[in-house]
Amino acid sequence: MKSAIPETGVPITQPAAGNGSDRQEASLHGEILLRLRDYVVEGNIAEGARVPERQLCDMLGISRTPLREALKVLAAEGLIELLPNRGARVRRLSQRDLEELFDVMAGLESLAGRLACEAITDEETAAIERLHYEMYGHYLHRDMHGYFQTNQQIHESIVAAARNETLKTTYANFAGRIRRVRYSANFARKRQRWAEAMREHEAILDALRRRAGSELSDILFQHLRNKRAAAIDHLVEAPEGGLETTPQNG
Amino acid sequence: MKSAIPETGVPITQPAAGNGSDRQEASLHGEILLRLRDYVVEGNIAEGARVPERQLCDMLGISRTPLREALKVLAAEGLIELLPNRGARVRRLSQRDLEELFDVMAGLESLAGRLACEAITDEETAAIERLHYEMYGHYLHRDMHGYFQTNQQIHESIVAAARNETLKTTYANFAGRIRRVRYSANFARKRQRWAEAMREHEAILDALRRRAGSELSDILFQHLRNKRAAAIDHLVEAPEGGLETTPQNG
DNA sequence: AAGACAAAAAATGAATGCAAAATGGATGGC
DNA sequence: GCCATCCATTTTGCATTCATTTTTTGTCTT
Repeated sequence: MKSAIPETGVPITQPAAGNGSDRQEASLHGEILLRLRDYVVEGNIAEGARVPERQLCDMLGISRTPLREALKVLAAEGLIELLPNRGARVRRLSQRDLEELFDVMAGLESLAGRLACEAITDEETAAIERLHYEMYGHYLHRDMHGYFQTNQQIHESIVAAARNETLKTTYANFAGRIRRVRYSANFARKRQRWAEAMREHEAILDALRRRAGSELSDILFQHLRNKRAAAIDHLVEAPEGGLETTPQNG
Repeated sequence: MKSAIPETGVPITQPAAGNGSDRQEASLHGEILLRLRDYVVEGNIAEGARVPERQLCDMLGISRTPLREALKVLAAEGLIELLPNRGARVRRLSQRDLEELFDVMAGLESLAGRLACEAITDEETAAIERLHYEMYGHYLHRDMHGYFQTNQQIHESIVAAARNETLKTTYANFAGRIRRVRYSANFARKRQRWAEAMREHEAILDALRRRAGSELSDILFQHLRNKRAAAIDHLVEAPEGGLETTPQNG
């Protein structure tokens, strides 16, 4: 039987000691949850692919009980789906699903911007400005990867400035769902959209400086909407990247 | 030992056959999840109260395995929290937590309004108008309960009109978290806010009629913000309703 | 050879068992 | 009399086991 999970890549069997992140979870179940989530988000399992529990157990060196608990949580988060008596599959996202996800993300960022205007400090604004100019540098150098990364930092900074942990957590959840697709499909931004996106970011920064919450809310929503259009166009143009692949076994 | 779960109220032990809702779940775990969620949302367990697994198992007539799976999911949803080796507790919400929740709800409704303006049909608008006038009737008759219920229907109709299942699900999740507090604390709206809320609803309807998405987004956010202020003021004024109660055992 | 049926194998869902940790109470020291 | 410590009990976390359901495989019939 061909495995849906390649033996290559990071072996997620180790105790994961000393990863520098802020994640620490005493329980085995919690550890498994974090690792499995990353594993799925990073696109290591094909969409719709069946993932036998036993195989994951062997891989992780644990019994089925904590694994199943983790799977239930991942299903609640929307990353995988559990078919009764038929196991767990990585959730397959239709184009419509993606549109919905992007719209919700747009709403969350829109909210973040509005709230940020109420609470942001001058230091935070300055930090975002720095990121903005750094991103502009990447844009000028046509450094897509750097641009992408800095762009993400800006959006995360805005969410952080909203001072709302609930929002932050929710945002991270949806970001993860989209990221998986982004990993699976190689999800490059269209070049022609760059200039437009940069202009939008100028407007974002401007509204943020003026603490114009309602306005920033609008701009961010529209910005994400445009992102959505570009991303989904790309997927429709180049679906062989992973979005429409058939499951490996099932 | 005094139980955190009163034996009064609906016995959730029965197979739950023939409840008229749209919920049908083949697996025991899924059934348990739905019932426990309702049970917690309806405020049947005191905040911070320890809930021994064994007791819940006896109550539900199942073994610990599916129960624990359900608990993990509820924890992921934010309704309860699981302390390592120390069991499940109903999540205690600070005032700050509530503010955050209300703000996220505000953001989601704000988004719903914006999306609804893109997609809503004349029939849906007409239905919301009818609800609006019905609610106005309740307002005139000082029928708080009817008002509250119709008000909720209006907001749910707007979310439905957004045509975004992901949003709808997320909205329902947060609504549940807040509803639990509303059940626990007796969470009446201040009378003086009624007139103001009615005026806001007029504006909501007006913007919806004109399909003015951005404007509706603003109005809805502000409407929910005002709701938040009224609700939390009330809790602060009358905290004995349940928000600040000490756990029954723990 | 293709399809249908049946038995075997495997996978899932749930219950039980067992070790580790936590809770509660009794005992002893100060 | 009060607090710390130790032990019994309870509770949790995980592994294992049992019962169904699904999937596969093999055979038989047409």
